[in-house]
Amino acid sequence: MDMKPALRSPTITDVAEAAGVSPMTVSRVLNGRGGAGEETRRRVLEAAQALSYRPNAFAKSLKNDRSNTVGIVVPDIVNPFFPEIIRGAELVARPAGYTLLSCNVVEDPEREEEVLGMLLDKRVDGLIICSARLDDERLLRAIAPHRAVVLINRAAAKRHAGTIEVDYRAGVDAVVTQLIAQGRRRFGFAAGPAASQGGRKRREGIEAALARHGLSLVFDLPCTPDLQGGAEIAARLLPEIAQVDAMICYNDLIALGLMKPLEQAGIRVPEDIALVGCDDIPASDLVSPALTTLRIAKQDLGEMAMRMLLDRIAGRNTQQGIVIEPDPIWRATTPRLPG
Amino acid sequence: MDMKPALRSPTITDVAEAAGVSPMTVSRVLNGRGGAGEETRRRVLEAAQALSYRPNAFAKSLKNDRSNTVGIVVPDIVNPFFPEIIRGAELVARPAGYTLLSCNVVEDPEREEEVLGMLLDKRVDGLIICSARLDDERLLRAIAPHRAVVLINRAAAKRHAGTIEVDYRAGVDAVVTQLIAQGRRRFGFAAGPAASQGGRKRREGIEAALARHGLSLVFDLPCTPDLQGGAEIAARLLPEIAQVDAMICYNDLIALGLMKPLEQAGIRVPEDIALVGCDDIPASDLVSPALTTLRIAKQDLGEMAMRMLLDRIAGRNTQQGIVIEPDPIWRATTPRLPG
DNA sequence: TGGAGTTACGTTATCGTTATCTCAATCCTG
DNA sequence: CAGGATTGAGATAACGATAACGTAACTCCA
Repeated sequence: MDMKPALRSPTITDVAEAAGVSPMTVSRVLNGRGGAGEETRRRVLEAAQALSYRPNAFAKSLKNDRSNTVGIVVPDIVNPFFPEIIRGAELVARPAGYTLLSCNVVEDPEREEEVLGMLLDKRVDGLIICSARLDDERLLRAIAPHRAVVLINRAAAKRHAGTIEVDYRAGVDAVVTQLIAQGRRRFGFAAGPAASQGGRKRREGIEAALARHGLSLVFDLPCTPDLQGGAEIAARLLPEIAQVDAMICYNDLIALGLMKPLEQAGIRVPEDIALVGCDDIPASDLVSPALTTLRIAKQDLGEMAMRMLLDRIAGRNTQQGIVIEPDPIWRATTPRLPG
Repeated sequence: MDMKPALRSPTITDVAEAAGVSPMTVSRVLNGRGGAGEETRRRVLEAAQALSYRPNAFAKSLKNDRSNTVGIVVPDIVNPFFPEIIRGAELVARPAGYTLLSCNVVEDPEREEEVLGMLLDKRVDGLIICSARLDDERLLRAIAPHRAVVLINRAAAKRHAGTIEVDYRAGVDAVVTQLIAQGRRRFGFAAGPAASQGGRKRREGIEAALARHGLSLVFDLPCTPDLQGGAEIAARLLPEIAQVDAMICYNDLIALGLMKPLEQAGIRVPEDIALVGCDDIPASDLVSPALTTLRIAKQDLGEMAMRMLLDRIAGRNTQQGIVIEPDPIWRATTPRLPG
């Protein structure tokens, strides 16, 4: 026999009437501002409970110009790298009273710009952008009107945003150096999206290591940062496969996407080609041979970014930029030296 | 020499003053309501452009009691099953003018309840709940105040919500039947979260198929629906492994988590144990042996759910419930019959 | 006992938008 | 060219919550 819920949800005025006080008093009680008598307080709380009153977030936001919402923009939510970052960010945001609005850009700069505008409309109190794909000028313009911004893996505009960067350069350098020591000489690079700053960092790392040994890249091909990108690289690489004995991939997905086509073409990993990914997504440890990669503490990264963002929202721009080091994880696609 | 952006973002009144008209006229022009002269229209648009005016979503929502935001609640965003659903939902929501607020519950009913309340505060116009973990009563109470709800894989409360279900029962039945035909007799079930309705459906499918052959389950163990859950099942299973020659897993992650421990214990897949997962996440086709699984059109699922939700928001409750069939994908963990 | 200080509320105005009403100017149409 | 229809635009009043201010009643001590 329960009634249909009223079409209109109860407002503070409804509660006030039910409790026989003014809306202002209800507001005071519910926000613990004090200045309300014990008896009144009780009546208000009872009324609010009875009506299952929930303050209207819009009205509140309109009044104080704060949404208690923060955004996070990622290139592709289906890429396993990003959900972990989102989870980390959410883990910090929620206890701090913020709702996280996560937005998917599907690797499209236009979409990124659009999303940044949408977040502005929603008046988020701040936002995190992962691996921005916009060029510097458009990115700057898009973040300028925002109250607080943290960029992950994009060290542009330090004046207007905090930054957290993974030191891919050093990580990749170390891995390539080790591979050279293991006898690899002819390196290819599956470079990922051309617009990625992280991609350029990885390239610098490779080239630095190679240069120290008088070597240079044999292949350097852009591709989408997913399994299919790896498959496409494989297709283009196969005719001239003998030119390469080690592939460094922008991320694990690309590396994993490479493995099956190589195998089907009779090219052995790691005997013919050593393979290195980046990110250490869970799948990389499940395939055979297991994939050597650079591990990034993804959830930590998300947590750090959110903490930095909340600091900036609160006006405490304590740290402008953080650099975190990736960990090389040596697995079967890059065998140890014999002996 | 550009000025610092004003602390306060421009309002419709600012635009009105710049254009020398009333705010109402600006509103009309910007919303294409007509009733504005050509010359006026031009001036307003110019002024809005010049100030890079963006209407305040709060004020708008407060006025028309619509947020143009919909929520989607998932148990765990790190589980690769869900990002694809989210992407599908977003692909439909955005062109329709809706922002998608995706919320992560981390497999915790309390959190789920909390999130549903938060979405109520934010006055979402509707929401999709994936694999709700709340019991019927609490779920019903939590969704009652919402304007429109679609449940994925949870056929409770058809009166208050649209539902989309995967017919796991039939899918699992078909797979188990085939495995029996291939000679497997002793089945174990890694059942996933006890609160999952989908888990019960899978169990029904297994038991139906087994019953037709006078068989019954040897193992039926709950576990978390992730790699670690699989590893734990493996640990508990190992002492008595000989009792089982086929494992059906709640999802691919569990199955994949099982594989390495089994291998390390010298148990061969598929020779000693056939292995079946569910969902067909990308990793399942990358491991060796590749995992047999039930494929679910995850992105389609998300798209369908969002279309259904938008229908319900618009008051068109055309279809109450949809059932979609999973596709068995036969791979190496369940070898074909010899001959 | 009277004025200052305190407590417990209520009133008013405001955030930015827009539905509704109003009004003036312009347009036909017979 | 009178009178009704149409068009362009402004004024007003909400939406729900709350900051700022106002006020009545009470406390307290000289």
